[in-house]
Amino acid sequence: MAKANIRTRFAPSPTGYMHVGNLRTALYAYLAAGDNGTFILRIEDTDQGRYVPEALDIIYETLKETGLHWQEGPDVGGDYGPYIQSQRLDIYKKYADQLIEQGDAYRCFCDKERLEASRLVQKAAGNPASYDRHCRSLSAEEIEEKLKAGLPYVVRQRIPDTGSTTITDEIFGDITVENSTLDDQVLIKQDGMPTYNFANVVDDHLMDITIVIRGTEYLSSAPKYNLLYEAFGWPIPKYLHCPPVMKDSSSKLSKRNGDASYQDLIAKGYLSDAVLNYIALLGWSPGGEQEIFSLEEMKKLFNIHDVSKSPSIFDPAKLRHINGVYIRALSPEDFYSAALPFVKQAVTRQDIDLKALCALLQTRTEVLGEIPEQIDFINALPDYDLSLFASKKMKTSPETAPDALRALRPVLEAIPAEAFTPERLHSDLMALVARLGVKNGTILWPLRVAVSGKQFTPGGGIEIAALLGKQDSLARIDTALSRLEQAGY
RNA sequence: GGCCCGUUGGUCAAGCGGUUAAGACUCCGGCCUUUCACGCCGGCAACACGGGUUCGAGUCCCGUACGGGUCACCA
Repeated sequence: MAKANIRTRFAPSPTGYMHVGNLRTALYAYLAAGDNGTFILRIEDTDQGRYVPEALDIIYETLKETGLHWQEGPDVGGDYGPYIQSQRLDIYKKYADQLIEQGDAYRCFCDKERLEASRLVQKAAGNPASYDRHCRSLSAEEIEEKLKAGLPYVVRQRIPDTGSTTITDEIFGDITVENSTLDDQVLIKQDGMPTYNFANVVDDHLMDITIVIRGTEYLSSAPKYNLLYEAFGWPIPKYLHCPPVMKDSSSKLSKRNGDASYQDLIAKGYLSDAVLNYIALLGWSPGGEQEIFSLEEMKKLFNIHDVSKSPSIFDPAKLRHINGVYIRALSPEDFYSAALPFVKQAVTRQDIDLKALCALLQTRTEVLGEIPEQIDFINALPDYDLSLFASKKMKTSPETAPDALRALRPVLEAIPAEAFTPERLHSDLMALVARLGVKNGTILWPLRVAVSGKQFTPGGGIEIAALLGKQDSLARIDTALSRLEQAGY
């Protein structure tokens, strides 16, 4: 197969939770590897300051929950390890030394103050604030001297003074930049850690990555990476730079926004598969009219050239809809177990048939977190407004409601508690409706309001009465009756 | 500001020189119906602008506008 020796990687840095932009990048890398390729997890923990230990677990958990299984990684091993950058320091050192020896990199002893001062000068002159290459021309003696004096230093890449560099991106095509616009970027930091800019090149090469998939924030650095690959004489991998997921037209999905995090979405009652499906579509389309895809289907259909070039805005409404589609597609049993924790937040009574309740809820739920507010009337009858008895369409009003309730009460009363089922209620109440020669709604609307005290409910009066049971239903009807009477109706 | 990139309805998007410019979400009607929801039917709504190239341009080229990315010893 064409995808046989594809190797892709997801290379997060453990600095916080996974927002959906990150997850989408992981998903694309996973999909790009296909069935026969290899998807690798590599941890980029070279920034000591921003390292958050718990973030590692979040990465593992999220990828596991979403089914983005990796074949090589810190925990599962592989032939290209270690897969944690902080464990590869000697490797980076070796290659940095090689670059210095070749003259493609050099030691820079400039301190923060010098750097800042020089940046100000550059800026004042209207130039980009790049390194002024002060240490590029240090003589061997000067270097030796500073080294001997124990001065701290960083290693910088020596960018060619002239010429231009062209990178090829799978979706953006060829991009050429003048070398003169490139910065002599730091490769090895003062603390001995490599920068991302260096480590990603070394690791991607050593790990035989064939397609580098990452965000467009790296697009403008890519020429410098190419120069590095060339300096080493390494083949340049394919690049796929994904445009960002936006919160609105001008700002990226921010980490401050709770909705942006995968875990938050799950906590709110979004289904993992639905989230994955939705974010896949944010910047990728296989072209047809289908938009509900399983991971397996996506894997078969995914083509890196179908990834879009422009940023896309995260639309919570569309996510809701897709989540609703997934919820409705669940088997009743699966919906029951998914919904149960949310149902129990609102229903603590022990006498409610939760299976029946869930059956009512399934087509009425787009996000599981919205279940409690739908069924808050079950535990206790709300203090509702009597105007709820008015419905123009149902031809009922607070005036007509008492008669309806008085008529239906004996019908319910006559049903044995153990036979208080929706079927029995339906047939007996319909018989009443027929006897009275009124519209269904004339009887059923008042019933629904009386037993629920809500304007909208999952299920009608019959279903809710059956759910609450005979005793509670009659009690709620009596409550309605006495309240209506007291109000003078 | 320099460099790079992008621009089809409010949103996600199909389109790859000739189409009545798909589809989905949202919104609005209608049907179904014991409320709501589901389901079904229908509707509103787009090629940023200006020049070229071409018999013909959403599709190709140039410019403008707008938007994004980047310019760290962060990734």
